[in-house]
Order: sequence, then structure tokens, then C-alpha cells
Amino acid sequence: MRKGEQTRTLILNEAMALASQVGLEGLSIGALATRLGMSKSGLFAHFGSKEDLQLQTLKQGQARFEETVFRPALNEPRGLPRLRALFANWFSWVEQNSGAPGGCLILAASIEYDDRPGAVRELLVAGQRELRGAIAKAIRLAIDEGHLKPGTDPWQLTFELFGIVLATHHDRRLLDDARALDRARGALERLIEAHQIQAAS
Amino acid sequence: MRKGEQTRTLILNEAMALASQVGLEGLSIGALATRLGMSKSGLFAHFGSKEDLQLQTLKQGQARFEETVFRPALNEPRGLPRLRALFANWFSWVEQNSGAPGGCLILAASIEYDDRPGAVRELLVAGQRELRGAIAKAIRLAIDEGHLKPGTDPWQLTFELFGIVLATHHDRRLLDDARALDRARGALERLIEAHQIQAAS
DNA sequence: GTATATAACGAACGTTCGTTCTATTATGTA
DNA sequence: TACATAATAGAACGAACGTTCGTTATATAC
Repeated sequence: MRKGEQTRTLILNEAMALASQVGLEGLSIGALATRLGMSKSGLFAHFGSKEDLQLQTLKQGQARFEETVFRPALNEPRGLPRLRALFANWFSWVEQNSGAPGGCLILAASIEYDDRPGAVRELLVAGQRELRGAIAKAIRLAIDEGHLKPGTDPWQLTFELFGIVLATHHDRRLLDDARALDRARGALERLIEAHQIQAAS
Repeated sequence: MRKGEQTRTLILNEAMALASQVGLEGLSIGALATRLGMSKSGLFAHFGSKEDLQLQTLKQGQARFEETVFRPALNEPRGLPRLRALFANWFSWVEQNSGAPGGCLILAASIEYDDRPGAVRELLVAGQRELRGAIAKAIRLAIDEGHLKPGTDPWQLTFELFGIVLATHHDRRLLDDARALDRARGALERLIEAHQIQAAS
């Protein structure tokens, strides 16, 4: 009962790396087995189907994002500090290739499965809804703490912040533009500033 | 010589539709041939290789974007009107699924090939560089016309505007969120306003 | 240390992949 | 109408795909 879990984790880690490069759909059991030095059938036995492998791989990716980007931010005091920490972590995450050699697995899957019905898409949507909700909540707390203007629309701000992250990932990976991180941090600060309660000018 | 071009166009149109759903890498010659009611080898003869088919399909996608979103905006007077028209067209483009049933082919390919070296990636990068440059130029013209503050950084603003588009596409397609378009238009207006030369307050 | 459950293997299944031939139609031109 | 050429079809290829099977090796529990 122990050995199984162990190699399963090994497989999923390698699967995340491979899928980040070729996509969850491009992920092939044979290639994955070769990379791990094990047999196709031996690997396959850990999952009942390819779809299950895809699901478990995505779940692993979501978990890694959550524990790398999101959870550490909760240590910061609620309000602006927490919100800033969240996006600082997120930018760092993007900077270091989003936890996988081929970039963020979740982002890639979001485009790959945006019109491919099934369990993978549903998992993706659920994760995205949860994340968006959590960001909006952090914004709401910042309003309650008096850090942001009461008129701030949490969902609108969430939308715009998410756009900054997407643009950063895009510029870093496709265009290999190192300035993306600076631009992202600048955009974040100016966006926050625009929603901040103004002190004496 | 004429019939060939004709069916070639037919093939590429269908290829765009299919690739938008399964990706340029997931695009298969057999499936494409079946959809068109022709033989695999007959279709294949129009392109020397699968990579060539992918390249031509992407080129077609880029051309469609250019003539649907970009070129019409050039009819507007330079400066803010042209910039607004460009993004109004772009938002409409996203609203109607970016010209293909599976969403924007270019966006999908950008993620699919962001770490897959080769001709497709190079075409993608070239197209993206050109587009970014064109947007930055439109911004620069708006500065010259006195519509935007002289201190405006064209590349920074381009980055942020592009982020809005990415977030819109994401929310519309993965989350099926109809409010995305409104949020995008709102974000655009506020971003422009922040860079506008302020009249009397 | 032996019995048993679990994990991994190797071979084969039927499909589909991209690609290469050769043959047969359809088309444009003299 | 005849001919040259371009366009399509059909069959076959080796490889890879996901999956199933029966068997062997290994780890766990008594």
C-alpha cells in the first residue's frame, strides 16, 4: 500500500512536467513511461484511463499552485498587504515558469479545454471559480479594512488583476520578454493606487 | 491551377475551425479529410507536411484577425479614436468566438507553442511582435495628437491593454461569463482615462 | 519465513497517426 | 476534340496511440 502511492506521486510529478510542455491532451502514456524508465502497462495500472491520469495531473498542478502562490499569502494581514502578497507570489510563480518547465499547467489547460466538455474542463472551471472568488474576497476585505475605496467592484478588479497575470505569462513565455515582470508590478501598483483612498495630495 | 487554390482555401478554412478546437498540434490530417469528404492523401498533396499545414492554417488565422480587427481601425482618425476602434473591434472579435468555433487560434497556439521551437513558433512570435508594435504605434500617435499624456509609456500601456483582452477571452470561453465584455470595456475606458490629459476637474 | 496482496512487466489488441507510392480521374488549353 | 497537367483517390508503410491480458517480481503482513 505504500510503494504504490510513492511511484504514483513520482509519475504525477513527471506528468506535470511533460504536460506543461505538450499539453494534457498531448500527454502520452508511452512517452511518460519511457521518461520514468518503466513500462506502459505498469504506469497505466495506476490510473484506470488516460482521462483519469489527466485529471490527477491537473489536480496535482492545482494543489501546487495553491500551496505556492495562494496559501502563503494568507499569513499576511488581511487587506492590502495580503492582496499585494498574493500577486507578488503569483508574479514570482510566473517568473519561475509557473512550477513546470513548460509554463503554467492550469493556464495551458484552460485554453486547451475551454471548449472540450468533460471532467477535466469541469475541474478546471471549479478551480478557476474558487480562485476568482478568493481574490474577490481578499479585495472585499481590503475594502472593509479601509484600504480600498468603498465603491470598488471586487469582481471587476479581480478581472483586471487576472489580466495582468495573463499578459505577464504570455510575454515571458512566448516573447521571452524579461521586462514583463516589471510591467506587471507597475500595472499592479497603479491599479491599486487608483482604487486606494487618497490621502492628502 | 485554379481548382487547386480553391480547395486549398476550403481546406484551410476547415483546418482553422478544427484547430481552434483541438489545437494546431491536435489537428490531424485524417480527421480533417473526413470532415471535408475527401481522402487523406488528396488533402495531404496540397501541403508537403503536417508542419506546413499547421503553418498555412496559422497564417490564415493571422490574416483573418488582421482584416477583421486591425485593418478596419485604420479608417478611424489617428489618436484615441483609432485606438478605441481597435479595441472595440477586438472585443467584438472575442465576443463572436474570435473567428472560429473553438476560440482564437492565435491565442491557443501562443500557449501551445510557447516552448515548442520551430517554424510555427517563429511565425507566432513574428505576428505577435508586429501586433504589439502596431498597438504601441497607435498609442504613440495618440500622444502626438495630444490625446494622451506625454509621459505615457506605449509599451507599458500595450501590455496592460493586451491583458484586458486575454482576461476577456478567458472569462468568455472557460467561464462562459457574459459580463466579461462589459468588464473589458470598462477597464479599457478607465485605463484610457488615467492616461488622458485632464480637462478642468 | 512463508503466504498473500500489490506492483510492475511484456506482449498483443485494434486504431490512428503522418507519409509515400501508384493509379485514376478531372481540368485547362491548343 | 486531343493532349498535358494538375488534382484526387486508394492502398500500404512503420510507428505510436490507449487499453487489456496473463504472468512474474516485489513488498507487506502474519
